[in-house]
Amino acid sequence: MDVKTVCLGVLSLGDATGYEIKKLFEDGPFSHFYEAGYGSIYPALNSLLEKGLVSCVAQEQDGRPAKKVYSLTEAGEAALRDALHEPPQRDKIRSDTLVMLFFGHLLDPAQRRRVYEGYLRHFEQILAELRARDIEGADQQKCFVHGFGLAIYGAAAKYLADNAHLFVEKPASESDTASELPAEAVQ
Amino acid sequence: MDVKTVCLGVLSLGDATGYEIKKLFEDGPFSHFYEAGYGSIYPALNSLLEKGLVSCVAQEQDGRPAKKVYSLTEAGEAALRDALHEPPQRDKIRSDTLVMLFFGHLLDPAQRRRVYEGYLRHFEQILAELRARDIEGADQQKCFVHGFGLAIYGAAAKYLADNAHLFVEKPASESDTASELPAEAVQ
DNA sequence: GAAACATATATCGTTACGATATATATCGAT
DNA sequence: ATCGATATATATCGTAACGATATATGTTTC
Repeated sequence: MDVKTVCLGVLSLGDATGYEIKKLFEDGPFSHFYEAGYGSIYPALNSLLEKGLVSCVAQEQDGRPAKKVYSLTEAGEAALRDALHEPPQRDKIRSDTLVMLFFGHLLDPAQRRRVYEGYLRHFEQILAELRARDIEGADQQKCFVHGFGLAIYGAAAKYLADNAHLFVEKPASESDTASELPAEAVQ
Repeated sequence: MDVKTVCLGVLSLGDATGYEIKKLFEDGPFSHFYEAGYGSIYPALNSLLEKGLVSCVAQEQDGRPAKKVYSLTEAGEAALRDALHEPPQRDKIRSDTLVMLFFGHLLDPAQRRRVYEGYLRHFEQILAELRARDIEGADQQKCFVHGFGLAIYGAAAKYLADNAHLFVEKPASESDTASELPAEAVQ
């Protein structure tokens, strides 16, 4: 599923400009499992326009560049439906932070702790955003996906919080020989 | 953190060929949070070789093409250390499946169920692999990362299993009006 | 004996990313 | 009152990465 297809999906929820689509990827209901920048979105919209899968109406504005409001065409909706009936590709995950922590023996303790704390804050912030999100009127599927986000990011934040002792050095306690291992993950 | 840097990281654990690095990304301790294919790895290794961050020794073999065993140079280790001391980029996650389920109202129930079941199996398989993984002798950081994988994928599998009722239609029960919402995520 | 899987490298076309350019309006702070 | 930051809005360019494919042979499995 490429950026083009996801743009079709977004437009199936209502007309939008490239700028608005970007904001949806930042704040909207996709933000925790799909992202794309302008460098992907604008070329995608142009390509979809060429293929007749979306239409575009320019709205003049004073001062700012004209808004280009894109709408899904019938062909576009058909293409979206087709794409959604193909077997999904596997999730792609790329975590710089986990790579860094994995090679933590090459880091000095201060940097290790900084990375750890940033990661925890990151998840806590996402969780706060998800919890604040309004899902009134969303259908079952959208609630399901929202709940999935809560479950995953909640688990991540919990695991990190439970293992803080691995990164925050204690103030020189007496018996410190026992090698400390991560708290258990999931029952 | 680009593929080049992660290749340096892998080589810091021991010499390896491009093929072996690919296998590590598939099965190894990174597999659940970083992946790369040949199309990324071989160019990365060539680039690292040009920069003198890795060295390469070709081992002739009968039948197969010569093995090219790469090793980290001193400059490479320094470069790795430097890279690990830069602030990590945010995690990148791209889930086709969640996009599909989000637009579930455009799917017929059979496809929706197929996608759901495939996703659950996917997580259960990853979990099984993680649990089977040998972490004897791994340091604290590596155990931490392993535990993180268990926590996340465990939470995902649990959430999916808990919400099976949203995708597996019941055999025409009597009172079916109450709109079923996802089971709670995390306390 | 054929099909499938494993070993091993490599490239090519397409996608996507990240940074940057361009303009203006608005909002908050000193 | 102005200065910097944030928001609105589009667009492109160089680089990085992906996915598929090519090549060639050995080793299992049916």
